Amino acid sequence: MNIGEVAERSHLPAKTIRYYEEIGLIKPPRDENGYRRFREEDAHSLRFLARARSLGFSIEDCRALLSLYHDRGRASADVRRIAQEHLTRIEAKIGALQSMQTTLRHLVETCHGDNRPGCPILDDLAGLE
Amino acid sequence: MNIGEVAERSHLPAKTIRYYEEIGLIKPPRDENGYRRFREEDAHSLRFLARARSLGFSIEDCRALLSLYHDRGRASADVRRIAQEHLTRIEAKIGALQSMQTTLRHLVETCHGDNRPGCPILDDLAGLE
DNA sequence: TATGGCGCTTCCAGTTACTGGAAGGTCAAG
DNA sequence: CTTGACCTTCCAGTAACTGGAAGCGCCATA
Repeated sequence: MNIGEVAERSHLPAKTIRYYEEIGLIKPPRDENGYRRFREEDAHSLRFLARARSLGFSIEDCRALLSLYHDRGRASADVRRIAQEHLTRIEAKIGALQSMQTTLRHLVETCHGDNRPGCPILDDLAGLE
Repeated sequence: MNIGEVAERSHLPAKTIRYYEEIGLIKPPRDENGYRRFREEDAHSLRFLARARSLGFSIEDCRALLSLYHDRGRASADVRRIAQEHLTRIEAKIGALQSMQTTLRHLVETCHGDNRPGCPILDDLAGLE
């Protein structure tokens, strides 16, 4: 199948698929006219990648996971480690965002938001609490 | 003061401060030897920027906020709008991360993580749930 | 057969917010 | 006078695409 079809099937933009080929995540053969010809195997890898990316794995994580998937004798311990580290990063990020959220919520609530002078948000940013 | 001192005072790396000058967030004058000379005003702006960045505001948001701060007659409504929009983005991001977290936690928990073949994480990514 | 239009190709540039490193000038201390 | 810390500029790289231009390929219709 051509790139348009596999794009639709994997829910990835064609641009992204070309990019994944460029960085070596997939290696579809070419037809005589130069078009990429995607086999079922490629479509499968792309769906795998789309799912892993949607879970926030980095491209390098995806590369490792895909290779572990293609290796038979999949070393489940490696997969688990990658996922666990990723989970830890996600949790840290959530924590950081929640702390921003708390501060911002407070600031937005105390800002009257009209044209009277003085703004608690700017005062906070300026270090004038 | 020189860049080293203002870097220490604002808790921003010197590299970042040069970058902020390059993109026009601050405009410190130069000494005869070409060194940047930071006035109190510049140090203040840098602390403002450091705080706003630590709250996750984008550089362009920071630019707007700084300009609203320097404008007397600070239009508090604009500030509030920027902060509110930012808060909304943060909340969306938290939601997305939490959904990843839930899925990953489940996957990590069900993965035995030894060398037995078969791995629920890879199976999920491959779409074989 | 011409042509229109979509799909495919490559290549280049831009995005965000820095960060690292090289090559070299300045300054104060010993 | 040298050493070392501090400053300068410039170039390149990061992550993961995304947009756009220029130019073929292919199919259908007039």
